[in-house]
Amino acid sequence: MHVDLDAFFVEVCRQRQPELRGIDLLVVGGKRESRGVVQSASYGARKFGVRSGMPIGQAARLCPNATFVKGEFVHYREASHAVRAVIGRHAPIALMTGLDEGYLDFSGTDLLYPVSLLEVAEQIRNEIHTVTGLDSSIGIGPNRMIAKIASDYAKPRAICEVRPGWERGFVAGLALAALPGVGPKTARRLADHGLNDVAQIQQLPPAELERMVGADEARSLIRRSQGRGGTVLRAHDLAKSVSRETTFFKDITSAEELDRVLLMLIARVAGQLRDEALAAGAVVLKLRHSDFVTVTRRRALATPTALDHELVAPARELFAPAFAAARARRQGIRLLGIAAVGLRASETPDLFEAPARTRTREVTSAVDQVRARFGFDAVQRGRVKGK
DNA sequence: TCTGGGGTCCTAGGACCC
DNA sequence: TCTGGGGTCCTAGGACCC
Repeated sequence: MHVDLDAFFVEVCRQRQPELRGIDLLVVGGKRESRGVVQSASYGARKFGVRSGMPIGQAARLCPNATFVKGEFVHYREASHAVRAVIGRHAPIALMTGLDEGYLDFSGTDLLYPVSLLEVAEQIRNEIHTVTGLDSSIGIGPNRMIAKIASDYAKPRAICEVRPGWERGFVAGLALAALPGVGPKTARRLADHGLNDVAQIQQLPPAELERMVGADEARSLIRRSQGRGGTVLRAHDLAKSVSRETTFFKDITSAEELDRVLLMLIARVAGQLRDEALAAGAVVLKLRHSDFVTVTRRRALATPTALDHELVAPARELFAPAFAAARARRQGIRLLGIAAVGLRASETPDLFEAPARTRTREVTSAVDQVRARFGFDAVQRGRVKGK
């Protein structure tokens, strides 16, 4: 079963700001003049063609009378946790796979629900509404992909059940772009071969498809076009990466200013690593030039770490030549980002650690404790704060 | 029209090792 | 003098998802 909240970001904002409740044309993602994209639009605004992922400016032109709000991550997280608590009560395995969606695995519950899961789904929808005030749609199917597509099909505020044996027929009516994993680029490439609908793949000889898109792509496309998908639901283990990035209100050309932001981003990333008891095996620097050309530079670390200053040195070594290259192209910097990758569980400290490093770790842990009580901004490096 | 932020997975080439 | 096969790790970019 796949549960998907309807216009999640919009509705959470309405809950938190009652003055938005009477407003039919609502766009969440940022203020009208911001350099961002639409996170979510009310059904009213969608009638004007506003879609998530669309630049805010474009949305403002399509729907000039809309109200634009930014929204608060913590509010989304709270609502999401409430939904998780509800679904967790209804199936042996249940997990959220995003702020606004989750799966429930009912494998092995045939005796409990011999005919259909429709009634449970109804109950879950009601409970979510009672607890959070939010509407949701639910898809039921023999595998994750089908359940996911079914919840999409059900939207808004409905339930769609696809019983075993119906998979192939159910997906036969869909456009290829409706299959998870087929994004805009792939859809265009397939369209270049005259392929637009799932039904076409179902009828095409595999050898011919393979000739068009290659063996790997053909195999996965055929599998999905038959309505087959994963049936296992497993909580994911350790994170693979932790990152922070920011797009500037105006492009930046000053190395000093960028260095300050770099330190601030590293502080955030390192703080989260320590929070989750992780250590980074490598650092990735990301720069986006004014003309949207985006480069990443990566450096492996000799020793995994979650300490700010051990990430700063390699990050700066990556930054210097990358920034020089941007200068050579006469480009300002639009976005700066830092990621910690190659993550592993942080190990217990080395017995023979250099005393200076021990002190740094102790200071860092004191800073973490202050931040836990008074917020992240309660303590900062002079370099970040200073002018 | 002027393009967010947080992630995951895949591909592909090169260095290096046996 | 010209050349294998398998493996791992590193790096860069791209597609995709919410």
